[in-house]
Amino acid sequence: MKLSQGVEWCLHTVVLLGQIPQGGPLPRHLIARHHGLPDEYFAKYLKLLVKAGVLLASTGPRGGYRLARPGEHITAWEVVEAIEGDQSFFHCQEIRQCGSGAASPEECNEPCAIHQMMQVAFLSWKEQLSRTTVADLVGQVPEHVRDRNRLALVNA
Amino acid sequence: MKLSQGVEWCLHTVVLLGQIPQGGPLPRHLIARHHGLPDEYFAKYLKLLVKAGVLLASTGPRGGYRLARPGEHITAWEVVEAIEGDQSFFHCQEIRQCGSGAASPEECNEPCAIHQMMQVAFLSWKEQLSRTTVADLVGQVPEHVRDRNRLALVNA
DNA sequence: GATCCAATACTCGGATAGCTGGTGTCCGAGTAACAGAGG
DNA sequence: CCTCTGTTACTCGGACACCAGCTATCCGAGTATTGGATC
Repeated sequence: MKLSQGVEWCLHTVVLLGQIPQGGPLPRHLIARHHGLPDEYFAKYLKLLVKAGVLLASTGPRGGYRLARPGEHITAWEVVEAIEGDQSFFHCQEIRQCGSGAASPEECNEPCAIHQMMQVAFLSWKEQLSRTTVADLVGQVPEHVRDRNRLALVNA
Repeated sequence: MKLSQGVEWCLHTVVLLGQIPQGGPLPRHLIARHHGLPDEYFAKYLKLLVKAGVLLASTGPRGGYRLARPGEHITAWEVVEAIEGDQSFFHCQEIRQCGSGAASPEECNEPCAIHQMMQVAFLSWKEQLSRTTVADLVGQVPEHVRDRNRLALVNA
């Protein structure tokens, strides 16, 4: 099991936009070039971020993508959720109600222990990502790298 | 992104074996029938559990699978790890070192903030599963269900 | 010089093929139990 | 009645097709800029 590589691309993208005054806008091809990403495929993921309300897109000259909100109010989980969806990666198929040892529906009013455990683990994972904001991630980028990125991308 | 369905099958399997005296052995077809699983495909996952040292397999008449250790000493993580592997589902591709905005290798001695965050989240998920033993899960199965399962499978 | 308009170039959005990894299936290898013959 | 042996049936293990979802790519829709013509 692995996350789509788009998750990494998009996290780096929002962190990059978080280093730009007003969070952008930056045209897609610039972001792609900056990170060495395949421009057209990269587009697929940016669309998802726009749809999820993480980014705003503007067309035409001087257009591009920018953060929909200040980085302090965008969590890493929102970015991951936009791409991977909000559901747990464990899907209980209620096999306890199948086969010769099937439990009766009355015995299954509550999720089984395995389902509950997986749910708790998933929420723990999600919680860690929800705790981290884009601003937090930007803050961990060395200052001289931030300056370099800003110079390279603003008015480029 | 989703976990293989084999994860659910195997977790239910070890919980079932945990309800059997000495943890088995139970032949594969009985387990499959009990849970309504496709016997032959199910085999694929049981092999992985044997390889990982979670189950022991014995061939011939009265053979089958049994727990390699008491349920108190088998964690849910071991079962998941046997199927999905031990690596995080986030694979950092170090895109900060790619493209026109590439950072120099000297600037990348430590994992990037995104990588670190994902790693912490993954460890949090793994930790939850490591905390839960097979015995814990067995303990959450209603007693009358345990009795029913034992009657249905022992000497069947 | 200011205003209006049309052409232009630039941007994003949706729909369409290809490939890796999970899904599903097959047959062969090995072993413990069992039954029968012999002592 | 006990022992030995050959058969038998049962079990698991590894190798081979198939399909969904991620990967990769294409073209079309819409807009701000820009340059020129007009007033």
